[in-house]
Amino acid sequence: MPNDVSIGRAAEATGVKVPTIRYYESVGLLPRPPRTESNRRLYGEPDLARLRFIRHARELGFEIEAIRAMLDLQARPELPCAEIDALARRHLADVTRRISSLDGLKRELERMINCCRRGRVADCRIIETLQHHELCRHHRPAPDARRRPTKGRGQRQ
Amino acid sequence: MPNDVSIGRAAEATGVKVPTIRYYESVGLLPRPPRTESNRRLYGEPDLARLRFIRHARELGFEIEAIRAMLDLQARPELPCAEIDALARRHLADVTRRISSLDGLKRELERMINCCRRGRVADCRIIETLQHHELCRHHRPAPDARRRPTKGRGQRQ
DNA sequence: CATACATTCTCTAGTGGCTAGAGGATCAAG
DNA sequence: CTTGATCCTCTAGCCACTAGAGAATGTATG
Repeated sequence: MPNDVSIGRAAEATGVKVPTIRYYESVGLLPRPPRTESNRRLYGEPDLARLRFIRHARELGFEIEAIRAMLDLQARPELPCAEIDALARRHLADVTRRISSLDGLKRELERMINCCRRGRVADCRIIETLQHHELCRHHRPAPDARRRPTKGRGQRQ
Repeated sequence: MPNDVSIGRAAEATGVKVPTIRYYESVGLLPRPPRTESNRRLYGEPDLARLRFIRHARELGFEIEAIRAMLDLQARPELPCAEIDALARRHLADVTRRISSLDGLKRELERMINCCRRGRVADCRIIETLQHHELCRHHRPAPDARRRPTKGRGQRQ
């Protein structure tokens, strides 16, 4: 395996798509690599390792900023890893919250589907269920309370 | 309760934020309401019901386009509801997939955290785990296969 | 060597589902 | 009459990419 590879080979080797590699460079997650005399990027093994790290962390749902923090910490191996540990724990808590939320959702969807008599739209219980919030598991909103904290967005899986 | 309410009252009554109501109007999910002579929107009970429907469906993770489809179907109550049923079933399958994916992720995060000896970064197993893909549950990529279907993004919960 | 096709470059714009802010008009209460 | 809340439109920003244009190189084949 060659020491310096093109962006296409790097994409192949790491599973990160070519435009995404360039995107990571543009947001400073990946250092600007040296170029050939015809201006093409050349990546070495450390870059590939960094890309694999980023990809894996993204697959695990870590945000770009969290990955940036981990990469910064990684560059200072003499520091204690409490921060990374805390990051992972926060993320785990978030994942757990999302799972339980999805579980409730799944149950409600199943109930909706079971209620559907496969008749006409006029009798469809799914639509009815979606119209009347009080039929479902969500707690009723207090008259002045603001629900939907609008947090925890933008992550996949 | 008044028959025609301002956008702020509508937001209060439905739990959909004011800018979000305007956004829904801009993308055609909500019809353009009549206005006062000073150009302010006036919503009636059917609009509020529609907004509650949209909000609930969004909370359940349905995409805007799916909601649009349901609202269109809702307007033709003589049609069979097979489409809505299929929509809900597809969505349920998606939710189930996301849950199992998150479950795997949760297990890996727990393992990572358990491996962290809370020592120095140099010895942090979390970073190590994230660097070496072969340590984790994901199947190894075939040399020419494209993983990460990049589908199922953009939904909350 | 010529040609064809693949890869790469930079740049801009689009995605979804909102959210934030500017700058101005209007309303309700004291 | 003044203050502050609410409303209007419009534009831009968010995240993490993805898609496409248009041009320049690289590689494989005849």
